[in-house]
Amino acid sequence: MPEGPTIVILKEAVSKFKGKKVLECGGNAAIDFSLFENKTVKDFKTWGKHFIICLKSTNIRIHFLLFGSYSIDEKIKPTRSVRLFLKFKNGTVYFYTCSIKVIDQDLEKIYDWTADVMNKEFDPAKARKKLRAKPGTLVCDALLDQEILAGVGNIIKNEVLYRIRLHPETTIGNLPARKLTELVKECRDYSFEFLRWKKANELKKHWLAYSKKVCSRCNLPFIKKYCGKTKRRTLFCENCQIRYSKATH
DNA sequence: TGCCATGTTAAACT
DNA sequence: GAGTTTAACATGGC
Repeated sequence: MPEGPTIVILKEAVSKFKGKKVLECGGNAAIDFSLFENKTVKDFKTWGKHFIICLKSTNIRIHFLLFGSYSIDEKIKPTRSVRLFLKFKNGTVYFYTCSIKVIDQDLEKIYDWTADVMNKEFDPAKARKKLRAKPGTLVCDALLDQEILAGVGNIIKNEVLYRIRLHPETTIGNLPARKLTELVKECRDYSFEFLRWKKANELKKHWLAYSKKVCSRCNLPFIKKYCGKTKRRTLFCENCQIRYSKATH
C-alpha cells in the first residue's frame, strides 16, 4: 500500500470530499472522533508516506505502515475492521490497518515539505546536503531516511539503485559528486514514473530490480540481501551496479 | 498453505 | 546514555 506516490493517488481519489463536512465518523482507532464531527475538510495533504486530513483546528495523520489500505464509497468487507471512516454528503472514505494520529500543531512547523520527493517544493540541493552530512551511511539506508527523501520506500530504493547502476552498499562519502546528484534526481524521477505506472495499473510490469531474479542487462542472477542497518530486502546485480570506493576517486 | 512483505515505533538488550 | 536488536502490529499475494 504505502510509498509516496501511492499516497498521492489517495489524495487525488478523495479530492471530492474537500470542502465537505464530516457528517459521521468512527472506527476502532484510539482517538476522540467527536473532534471531527461537523468539521469541514479544509485540505488533504501528503508528506512522504503520510496522508493528512486537514480539518478546522485539527488534523488527522494517517500512516499505512506495511499492510494499510483504504476504500472509497465501498461497502465494508466484513473481514476487515475499519480503523477510521469519514462520511460526507457525497460519499464515505474508509481506512484499514493503519496508524492514526491527531495532530493539533501547525503543519508548517512540523513538516519540511522540501524533503518530500513528491512535493513541488522538493529541494534536491537540500537533500544532497543532508546526504553529504552522513558520509559513512550506505546508500541503501540513506534512501530510506524519511528526513532526507520522504516518500521513498523499498521498491523505489531498489529501482533507483538499479537504474543508476549503483551498488547498494556504497557509502555516501565514496560517491562522486555527479553520482550523488544523479541519485537524488532519480529518486524523484522514478517516484513520478511509479505514480504514472501505478495509476495505469502496470507498476509491476516496469520493475527492473524489485522482486526480480535476473539482471536484464547481463542475465546474471541478482543478489538478494538484507542490506545495511535497515536490513531491508535488496536485489542488485554485482556485475552492473558499481560499488564506489576511495580508489575509484 | 505457509511464507513473506511497499513500514515504523518502542521496548529490551549490550 | 548511545547504539543495536527484537517484537509488535496484522493483511494479502503468491
